Amino acid sequence: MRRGTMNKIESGIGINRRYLHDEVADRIRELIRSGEMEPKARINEGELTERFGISRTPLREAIKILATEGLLELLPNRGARVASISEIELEEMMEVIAGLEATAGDLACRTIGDAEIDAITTDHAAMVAAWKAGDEAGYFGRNRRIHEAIMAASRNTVLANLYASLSGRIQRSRYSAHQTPDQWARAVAEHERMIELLRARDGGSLAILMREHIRGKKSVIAAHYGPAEAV
Amino acid sequence: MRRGTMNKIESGIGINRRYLHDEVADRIRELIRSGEMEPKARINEGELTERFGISRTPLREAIKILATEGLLELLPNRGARVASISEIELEEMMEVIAGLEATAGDLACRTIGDAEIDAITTDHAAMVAAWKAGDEAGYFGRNRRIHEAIMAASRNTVLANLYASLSGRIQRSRYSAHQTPDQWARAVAEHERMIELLRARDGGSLAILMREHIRGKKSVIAAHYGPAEAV
DNA sequence: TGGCTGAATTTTGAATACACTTCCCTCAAG
DNA sequence: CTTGAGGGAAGTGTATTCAAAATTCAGCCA
Repeated sequence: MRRGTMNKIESGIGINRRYLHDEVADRIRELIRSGEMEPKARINEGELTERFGISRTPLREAIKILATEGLLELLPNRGARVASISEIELEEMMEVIAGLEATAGDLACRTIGDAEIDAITTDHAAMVAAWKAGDEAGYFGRNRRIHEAIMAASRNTVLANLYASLSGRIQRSRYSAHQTPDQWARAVAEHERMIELLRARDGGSLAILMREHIRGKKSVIAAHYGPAEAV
Repeated sequence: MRRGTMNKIESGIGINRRYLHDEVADRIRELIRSGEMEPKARINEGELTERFGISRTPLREAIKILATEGLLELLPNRGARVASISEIELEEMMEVIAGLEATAGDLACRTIGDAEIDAITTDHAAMVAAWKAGDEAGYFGRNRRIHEAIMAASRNTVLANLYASLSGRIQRSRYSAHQTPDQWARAVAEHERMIELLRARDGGSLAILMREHIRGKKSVIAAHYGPAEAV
């Protein structure tokens, strides 16, 4: 198939047609996120070009993008593979994420509106309800919404983009961890304190709390791991 | 010239030969850093391939990498150009950098050795001397060394890489700003307090101080800008 | 049987070719 | 004089081709 001869309508994307390499990068991201491509899995260019119906050029450009993002790693003369995250790297990433969330909390206090805080409060209640109902997916989803709401309230797109990128890389680890009742109680209490500090617009204290809050999650995830296991 | 037929020795890189696209990305980074390619300058692929003696394939891969890093921006069907940083984006980036440095300070207190703190103290003295001697380049260089030493002491490569990437993007702004004597006195005092907190291994307080310290620089840079100017 | 060697095959890295899109210049109509 | 249609020229996006490296595997030898 000669892909280059297709026009916008035939390509099935319509007027909002983006770069082919961007679409390919998205599809590979989704393959990784969904687990269809596991860590350390080698990228076979021939296989993927056939699967996506494209040539190697945009695929290879997508691979470079994903490697820059840290989702793939390049092996000279042997292509690329899905990046695996060592326990050490996971801990490092969690510390950075903790720092980004602390920054978000600090900044959010400058401009967040009462309506946004109310929305977070509602989400928090729903999160607690989901936990009590044993709805783990609902619990994680609400929890993520709360953190993303604070990130959005920081009104800092650079920060939000970095956060999204790092979060995406550890997503499979972060949301596969289970908490003990003690850990859960602490997390809930911290969320409630976060809401208080938001209402008080106390950015400095919120930054400290958020860093500690994420560190609490870090130890949950680390405990969930074997000593030398990689994701 | 058929580049593909050259061997490692002819290419002039020797045994540590990396990807061509990596070398190209480095060279373009250097062109941007040095100011030879100014913000908003369009990338002409033909011109650069001729200049570097390569084909368009690795150049375009390098462009994708640099765009992912934020150094270039892609214009559909019109190639790429050197990214310009709006004043808003610069402030956002400074806040993120402040957060990263705060995180570095916090983490550094866990593992930094006395010898490292001594080295920072020496650099600080040299920085003050450079300032008094009117040696602006020496001043900025020593200042940067101090911050990089704290970053290194964090023992967190993810953090250090993110910091390096963001710093690289704003370098031209950051080190072109001039400080008033008042601002300088404050910066020096903060550096001295930073060293004290390092010696006391007080990560929490150091994190707060570093965030404020970078914010102080932010206002210096912002003041150095015109209202709607872009870098 | 088991491991080594080297030629065929596969796969990757880079160059080239082709197909659009955009840009730019000219020139004529208003 | 302005303006806008149109026709290259230039430039970008994608596909294909070529070359080198890695991998595979049959055949050989101990």
